Amino acid sequence: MAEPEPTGTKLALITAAGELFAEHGLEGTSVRAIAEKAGTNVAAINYHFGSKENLHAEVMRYVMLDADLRRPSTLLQDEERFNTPEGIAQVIAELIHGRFETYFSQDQPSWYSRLIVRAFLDRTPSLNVVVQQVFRPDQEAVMHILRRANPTLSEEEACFWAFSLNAEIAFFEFCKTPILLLLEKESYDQSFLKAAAGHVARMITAALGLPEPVE
Amino acid sequence: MAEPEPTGTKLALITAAGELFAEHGLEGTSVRAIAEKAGTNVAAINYHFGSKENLHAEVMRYVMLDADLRRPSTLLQDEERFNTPEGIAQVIAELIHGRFETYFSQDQPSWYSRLIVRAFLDRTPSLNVVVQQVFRPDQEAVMHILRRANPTLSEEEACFWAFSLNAEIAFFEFCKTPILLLLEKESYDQSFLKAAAGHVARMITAALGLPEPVE
DNA sequence: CTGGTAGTATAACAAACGTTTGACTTAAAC
DNA sequence: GTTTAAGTCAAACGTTTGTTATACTACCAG
Repeated sequence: MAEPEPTGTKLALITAAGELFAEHGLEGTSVRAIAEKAGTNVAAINYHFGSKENLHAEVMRYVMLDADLRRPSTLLQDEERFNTPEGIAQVIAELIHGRFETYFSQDQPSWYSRLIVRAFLDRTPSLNVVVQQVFRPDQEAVMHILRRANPTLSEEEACFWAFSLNAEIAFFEFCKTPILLLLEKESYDQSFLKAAAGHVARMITAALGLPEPVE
Repeated sequence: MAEPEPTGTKLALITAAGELFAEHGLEGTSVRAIAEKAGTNVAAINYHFGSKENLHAEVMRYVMLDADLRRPSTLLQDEERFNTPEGIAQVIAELIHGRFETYFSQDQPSWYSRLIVRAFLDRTPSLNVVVQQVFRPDQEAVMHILRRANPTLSEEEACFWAFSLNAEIAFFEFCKTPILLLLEKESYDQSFLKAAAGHVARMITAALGLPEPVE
């Protein structure tokens, strides 16, 4: 507990394993492939982590901590913007554009989200920790913004609205492969992401009855 | 080609393998586990399908055909409903409620969608066929409805709107595990699904500037 | 009865798997 | 200089993997 940031061989193993786990899953990745990618020996995995499964848990922990650090949480601080519909629309638009940039930026390793989707599918036991410590605070923050946008929303309605907002961003991550196949693209380019974020921001604000946010 | 519906041992192997592939992935499932669940022996897999990978491809084909049969496509037929905003709102609401019922109904085996999400993640080669033959017609049908709702939409905008609509339903499927953990539920119950579909229908129609659909 | 085909079952195959052992290197401690 | 600890490495461990060779059963045709 309270361990320092992993370095050296440990870090090399975590990042190498992370990329392979994200691409091929836990069972689809062999310890020999991990060791080769990390530039070490197979025995190093069991020496540093005890087992392949422990390494996987450590990778999940590492990704969650790192992704959490990148998450901007300064949106709730300037309270005066929440007083006008235009201000709230702007806050929501910035939230959406920010998430698109966070999730699809080049500096966030692209295998992070792929690994998390696999955790959804495989029902990784450590997923509950992630939900309670990362998703729940996020959900409540978004719900708070949405209830400022429309104070008549019930608790349940606000929850569904927060789901809807997250759904619009998650879709482009989870369905990346079929979307690219459908659009006959190689990858998301910058102009496509900007257009997508703009559409989502306009749609959500329109649905909430807010004025259209300026770009 | 043009093979009959699989029966007997073949069908038993396909459904047994389907459930296991959906739950644990291709690499996470052993041929012995499949044979045991199907009530046969290991050799039957290679006898009937040639290899484990061929069986996996056959499972994908089977699921796609079966899921396609269940997909209702009669929404576009009653053209007169498209003439009023109320009519279009109603069509969209029925589309959304219909999808919730299709995806989360008891009679569609719950492992179907899980298998498809895995295909997204693993970039299964056969995915392109699915996209072109199932997703593209669906996308175009939804785009057609949306452009009737708002004729000023450009091609690109209509595409984004169709994404948004699908995103709202896909979210509840793809993020089922974290959603249930967040809400501290065991499974989606009927009243929750009805509430979710109602929210999505109201949100989409509101965003499109249509009148609120009646339940 | 005989021959042939389709399907099932057992047992074995080589290859790959996660893990462990024991020797070797390195470097700080005494 | 010796000791101690941490880390790396090649080789081997016992299992499990997907696949297959072989024998066996059932059924229809001649």
